[in-house]
Amino acid sequence: MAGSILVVEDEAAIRDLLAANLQRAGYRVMCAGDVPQAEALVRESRPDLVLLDWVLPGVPGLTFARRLRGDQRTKDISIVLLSGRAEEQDKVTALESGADDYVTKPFSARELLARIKAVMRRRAPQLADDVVEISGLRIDPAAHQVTAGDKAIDLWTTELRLLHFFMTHPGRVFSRARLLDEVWGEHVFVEERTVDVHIRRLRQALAPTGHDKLIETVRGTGYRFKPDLGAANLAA
Amino acid sequence: MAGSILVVEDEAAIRDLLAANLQRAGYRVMCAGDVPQAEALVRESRPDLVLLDWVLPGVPGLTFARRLRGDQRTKDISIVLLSGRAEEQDKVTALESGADDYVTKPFSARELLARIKAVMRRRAPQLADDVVEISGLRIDPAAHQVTAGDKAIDLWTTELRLLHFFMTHPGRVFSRARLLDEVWGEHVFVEERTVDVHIRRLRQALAPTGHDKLIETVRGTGYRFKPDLGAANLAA
DNA sequence: GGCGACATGACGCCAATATGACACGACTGT
DNA sequence: ACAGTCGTGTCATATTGGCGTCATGTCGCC
Repeated sequence: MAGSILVVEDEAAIRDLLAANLQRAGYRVMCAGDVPQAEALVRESRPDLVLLDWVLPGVPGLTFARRLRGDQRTKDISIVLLSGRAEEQDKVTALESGADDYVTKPFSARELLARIKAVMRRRAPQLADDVVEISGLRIDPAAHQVTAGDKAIDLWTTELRLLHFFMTHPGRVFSRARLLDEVWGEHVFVEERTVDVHIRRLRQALAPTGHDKLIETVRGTGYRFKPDLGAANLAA
Repeated sequence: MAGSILVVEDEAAIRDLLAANLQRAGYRVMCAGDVPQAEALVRESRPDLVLLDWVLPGVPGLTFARRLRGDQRTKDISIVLLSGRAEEQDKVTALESGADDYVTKPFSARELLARIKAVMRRRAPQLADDVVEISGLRIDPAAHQVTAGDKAIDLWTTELRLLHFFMTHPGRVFSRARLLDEVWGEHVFVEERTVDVHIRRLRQALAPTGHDKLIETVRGTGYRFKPDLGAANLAA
């Protein structure tokens, strides 16, 4: 979920330390001690980001970085360089050779994590932020905003995600279990009845404009969002 | 505050002249003599605009322009092409390859500055020096001044930039991370919680006139600046 | 009419946010 | 150079509000 990271570092002690920290932060971590090993892992499992030591036995980190950038199949992998040298020139060289960021030793675990997180966020494609509108109900995920007709509607994040899921899958019936997977996430443990409560809160928020009618209860199965049937007489 | 510009020009004399002019106009200026150098600087410090000579040693300016447009991370950078040729065909090619504007030598400093300002305003509203006013709150970036109603408000630079960013992107929710990228810069390392503190300081400064209400916190997501509700009505 | 499923209202926990205080570095003026 | 000030980032603590749960009320179906 959080992404996978390949750590390329020849000193086993540092490598393990980095791996432990990254794992604790929720990343899937792979390790390599030199460039050939790293290249094998890159081909094999396509990490999202490579954390690369400047100094490596044999092929230097920079060369590896350029090679990653040069290959069509790997050019989208983020690269963060680690270096013991603090000289500014190195930083420029690093960024020039295609690294996304550059961290100078010594660094705190927190700093490293923050930079990695930032790099990953920048690379991540925009997640379906498109505005959806059905029967006069408009949801703008980017702005975190819902409007019914001209009226703005306040929603908490859970209700907003629920509504968004419904509006992007109109007409279909979803079980509570399925909704929990889709809206809450796959690994969370929540009572199924909780869905009821959020459906109610969502309906309450939509009630002033009558849009609560769009959420239908399908007894014995779950809930459904009414597809657009012509938005004629909702204001009444 | 006015924005940063990367000048890519091989002739040192012209480069220095341009840099001097732009600096005097209040921009932060970086210089590069060729494309590799330029690419390094782009990655490192993400200029808002690239002023690009058509003719460069090695890789031509147009190729660089296309490359900038192709990369997800740099496609939002504005590009202004400089050319000695006056032919109309060139202009078309330039604009087709993704340039935002095209200036033919010889040009006056005033013309160049005007075009740059226009381009920046189009692509990145928060970088222009234009006065923004929302719900009685006025910010004048050029004068570094904020007024609420007719009352002047003192702000430190960080809070002012934060407010300016908000006011040029009203209605949208921004995560702390995104705000750090936009207001602080991409490669700075600051705690995310620091954003809270600056939000608080900003709110404190705006509180006397009640304008602190315009900054909404969206729990679990970030902050949002309330858009001007002038057009919205309650016809339901 | 009885049973099972859904709706509703109230409540408490705890993570996320707000706040206050402090530390540090960059300027400024002497 | 030096002390003092100002702006800024960080930490510790207080506070809040969203969300999950439960108990109870209501409805629909056989």
